[in-house]
Amino acid sequence: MANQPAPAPAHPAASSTGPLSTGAASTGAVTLSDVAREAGVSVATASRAINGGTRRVREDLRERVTAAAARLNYAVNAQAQATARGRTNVVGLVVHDIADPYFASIAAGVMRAAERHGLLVTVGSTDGRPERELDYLAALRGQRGQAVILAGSRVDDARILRALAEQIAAFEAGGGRAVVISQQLLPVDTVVVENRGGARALAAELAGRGYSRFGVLAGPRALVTARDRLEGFRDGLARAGLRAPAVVRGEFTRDGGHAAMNELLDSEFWDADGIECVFAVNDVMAVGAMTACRERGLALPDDLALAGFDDIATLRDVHPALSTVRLPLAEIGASALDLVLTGTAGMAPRQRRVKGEVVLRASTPGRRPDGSDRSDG
Amino acid sequence: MANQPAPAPAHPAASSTGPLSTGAASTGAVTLSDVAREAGVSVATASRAINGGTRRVREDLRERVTAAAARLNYAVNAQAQATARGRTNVVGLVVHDIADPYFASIAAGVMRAAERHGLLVTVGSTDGRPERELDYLAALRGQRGQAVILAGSRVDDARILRALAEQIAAFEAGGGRAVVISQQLLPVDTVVVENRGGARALAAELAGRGYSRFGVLAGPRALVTARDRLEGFRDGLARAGLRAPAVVRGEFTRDGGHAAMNELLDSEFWDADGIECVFAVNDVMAVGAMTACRERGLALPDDLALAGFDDIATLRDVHPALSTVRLPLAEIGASALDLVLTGTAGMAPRQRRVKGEVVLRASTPGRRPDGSDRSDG
DNA sequence: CAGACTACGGAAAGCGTTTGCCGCAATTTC
DNA sequence: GAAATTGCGGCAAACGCTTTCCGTAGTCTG
Repeated sequence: MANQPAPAPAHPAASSTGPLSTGAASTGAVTLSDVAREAGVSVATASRAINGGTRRVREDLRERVTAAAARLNYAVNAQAQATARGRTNVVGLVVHDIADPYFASIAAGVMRAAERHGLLVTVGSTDGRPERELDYLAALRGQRGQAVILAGSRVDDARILRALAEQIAAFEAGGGRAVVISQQLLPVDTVVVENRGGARALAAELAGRGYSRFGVLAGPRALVTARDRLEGFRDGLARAGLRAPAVVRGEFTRDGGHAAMNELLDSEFWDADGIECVFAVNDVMAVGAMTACRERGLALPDDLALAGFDDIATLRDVHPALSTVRLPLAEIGASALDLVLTGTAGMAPRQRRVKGEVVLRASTPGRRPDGSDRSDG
Repeated sequence: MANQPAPAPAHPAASSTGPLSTGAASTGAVTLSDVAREAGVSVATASRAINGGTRRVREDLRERVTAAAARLNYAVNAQAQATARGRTNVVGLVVHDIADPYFASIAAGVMRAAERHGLLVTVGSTDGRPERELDYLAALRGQRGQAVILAGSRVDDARILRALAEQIAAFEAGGGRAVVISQQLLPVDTVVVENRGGARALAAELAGRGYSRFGVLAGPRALVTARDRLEGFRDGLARAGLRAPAVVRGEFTRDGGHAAMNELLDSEFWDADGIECVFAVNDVMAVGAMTACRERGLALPDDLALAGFDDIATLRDVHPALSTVRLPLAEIGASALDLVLTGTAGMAPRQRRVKGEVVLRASTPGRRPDGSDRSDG
């Protein structure tokens, strides 16, 4: 199989022994020139044969090369490829917490779409801290990722938004694209979730089921998603001619919901207002709240009705079945990636709107004054 | 600030105008030589000033460089850095399904540890298909990742294991390290989960609570984790002098548990054996089974006791509280990363054993013949 | 005060690819 | 049958960085 004599050292600058001796064969990794040598062709031909891209290679040579590559178990060095090409096959995904079912489902959707495109997904968990979001963005900028998906809700803080916009601009200057999931607060492609509309519709439906006194377990003031849902819900109640809800705030997490529910139960509202139904601004808070109720001996839905938002996978197995606003989470993730990949540098920011669908379940049974049906409609 | 004359084209081969014109300033990305020029130093000095690593740079120059870098908003090109250095700051994580709370928690642990080490995590979801595991491994090999963590349970299939061993060997030949979470079936670092022992202990505890007729919702035959748990449980029952359990198989997922529970309820065992307690080999199956029971009007734990395995986060909010074998999932993830990072090429495979802790809750109340306490002990 | 160090900036090779251009041979065209 | 065209292999520059080696200036030792 010695197809070719060893190529003479024709490199003009390599006539003398180079001053470097960075252990030429130190890492056992097989390189493209190993493959080329094995196949008896130049690296250029080997590259073209394997990559296919730019130009055709005669069939027999192509086969020789692929055979050699297989024999040596060659894997292209993606880093070197990236330096040469100036772009990678990596996309970044930044979430608040990958262990939160909301983000886990979005991530699953992103990954499924990424797989279709032959992309690798690098995930960062920020724990909701905006400065870590910036760090990840910088790191992904270093990676020269094709795209980055910011999946966490934005925080309404001008300073942070400005810093974020700067980082994103830098990222895009480097040839990447960014997409944000949640709300359009930055001049980039955005998958806009209709939080306000969803919450408003939920309020309307709950009002339709006969509830009139509401509590809300709201999230942090600064979190735009949480705020939009609260405001939408308030608006829906107002339109139905109902009194404003009692609002208690907590973290945007399971524990936050648990704590907020306890706080509500301990508050003056609880005694004074005769709250019949509680809306937790997301599902993880809602399930935390359910447990809080249970711990306090409050039976759902008889003593209190409860609704959430998102329709996370967990809900399939909680009892009573929780009313919520369904968001197609995996689809949102996939959609975000598709959106960002179809964009080209310099293109004007686009939007993709996602509507939530109100799903009433057993946790908010009908409550007609005539005392009829209490079961899930 | 024109500190330095434009460097003469001293490159031996670059005497004539290069034939390439790959848009030198096409991508707006700032490079190190931009920074060097801005700071009026050589790229070597700029590199040393920013990276810090190899050698010291005089303080005033260092400051000039970092200031220039900040001014230009420079982000190092990690790809180029990787090609030059021969290693990256990326680790790979391969899971079955990132939306499964078990894997999500492990991933969270891995990410937390990765953050501490300044590493980026690339996640792949295989949907349990071993061939996709191989694909990801190949892709990560191309990325020249420092390490790869295989978090899914192994499948007991010699052909697949051999292929996996080959890929891992290639990965390690390229300078990376691999670690497997679950069982030691491959000659690599492994975080071994004591599935058998945990299930055995669970069986003993349940026997101690007075149950004598058991069913098991087992996973796929080939999945080693599922098999070990089944065998451990069987063993535990045998040691307690109890009859072997009725076994129904299902997928290792929530839906698999749901389906398997239905199958059990429809089977001859159910009518003939008088099953008092069911063990689902993992928690997601168990919660699926809970819902199946509820749908069929079976009350837990009065009509049937149920236990799972893993102690996923979801369990905090299911009712009745599910007995299980607790695994420190996030810790396992972090531990896997630490293990693989402390390894050096060529080092003999090491093991880290993780024990499960039996946690009995309300889903398996005491069942003494004397009819006493039924509540959680 | 000469000689030996030490400190540190800069030049340039090299990392493993991709890809523009050159040139050779085979084919087509008139 | 000469000229033009096409197909395709190979050379070598380039990607943006790291790191070795070299050389100069400053510092220390005897």
